[in-house]
Amino acid sequence: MQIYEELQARGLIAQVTDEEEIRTLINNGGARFYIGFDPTADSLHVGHFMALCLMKRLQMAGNKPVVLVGGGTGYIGDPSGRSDMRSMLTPETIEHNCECFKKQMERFIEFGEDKAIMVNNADWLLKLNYVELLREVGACFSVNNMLRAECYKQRMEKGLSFLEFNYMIMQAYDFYYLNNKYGCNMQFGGDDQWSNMLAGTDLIRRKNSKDAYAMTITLLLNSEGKKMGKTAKGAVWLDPNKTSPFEFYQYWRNVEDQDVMKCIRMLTFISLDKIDAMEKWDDSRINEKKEVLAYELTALVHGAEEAEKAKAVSKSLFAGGGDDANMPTVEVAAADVPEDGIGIIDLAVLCGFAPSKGEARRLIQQGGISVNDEKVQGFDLRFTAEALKEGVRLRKGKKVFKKAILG
RNA sequence: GGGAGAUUUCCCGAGCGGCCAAAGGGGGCAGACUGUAAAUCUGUUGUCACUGACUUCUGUGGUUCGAAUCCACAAUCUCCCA
Repeated sequence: MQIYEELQARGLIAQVTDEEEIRTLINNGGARFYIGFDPTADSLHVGHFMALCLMKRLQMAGNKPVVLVGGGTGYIGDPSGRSDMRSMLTPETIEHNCECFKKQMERFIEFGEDKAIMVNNADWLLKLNYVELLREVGACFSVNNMLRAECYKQRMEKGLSFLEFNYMIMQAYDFYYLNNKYGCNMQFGGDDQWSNMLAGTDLIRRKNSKDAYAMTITLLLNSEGKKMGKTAKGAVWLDPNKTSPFEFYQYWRNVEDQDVMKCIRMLTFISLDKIDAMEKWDDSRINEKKEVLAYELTALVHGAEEAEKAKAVSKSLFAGGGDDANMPTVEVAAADVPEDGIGIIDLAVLCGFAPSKGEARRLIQQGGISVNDEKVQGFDLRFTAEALKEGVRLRKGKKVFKKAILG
């Protein structure tokens, strides 16, 4: 099976500009493609991860990736699919975020001569001269068409600033620039980027009278149609300091039944044959599937060792009982523990179970906190420094564990 | 350039000068039931020294015994006319 067919079978392809052309191009390793990442945060998240995996798959099929970090477009902010304006990032933040992105990506993609290259659009976008740009590129865009673009629809009601309106032009210019400089003939991106990407192929057609192609990746949605990779607290990050391998593992371990196979198909590198076999598994093995998903992804992002750990910890925690060696821990400073011991409320806050004491109190009232597998009944439970030396196993609700230990 | 209106707790959204820490919904968190799933039901959702006190309703001043509610100015946004 060739790469295009595989991508299709995995359900990764959402839209393409020209199916036949693209199929031949990437199946023969003839694509020099780029994917852009805007540095809106200091870590990549699951959405980026999908794009990186796609890059990797295409790279393995002999195509050449160009990673574009949006150091320039980050100054503008993509309005696509957003109901309100992005907050403006300072140049320092943008730069910092770009650096973080680079480091993380190096784990997934091989960079170097004749392999993948990384570019930053700040290098050319920030130097642009306004009037020149208007003459050179602006003439090629029809405002009428732009206004019709789906990605602006939402914003037509609520207001769209001229700054953001220009995002599309910047992205189109990127593609045009890369086409000239590196012979980049294809762009990939999330499905919400479709209009922006088309603007790029259009521009290349007009300026260079060449064909360029665009393909979008299906957005990872759960059965309710919401974007996956988000929790109430925010995104699921790839940076272990922002989302620990254990939390990462747990996120995937907890996906809804209906979404497991879709995630395995789209996100892992497990062969399609195996996936098809898994699909036939009995329903009673649903939890086994989830474990596979969680393990595979954690291994991809954090390495096999971390994945093993996360798996072991989860197993022991949920199967009940003993092994807490790898449980996420919180160090309690000796200074925080008074003579007669630290109270359970303070300890709960310290563990991050609750942001305030009031909430910790409420949790305990409602029976949401356990210590060493026993439900906490009152507020007067205290732990002395002595007791904390051993480590105390705390649990909030069903699946949030922390071991508190004197640090 | 001129005019009208909006700004409420995580989000949407109600809110009479005192009975407003502020209705209702969504979301979150917890409990029950389960499979670390979904659905359902229940409780809860500003902070703290928690039967009480304290700080909130874009910001700053003012009127008043008392202001989320009235006034002035500022900021931001929306809409209408040019």
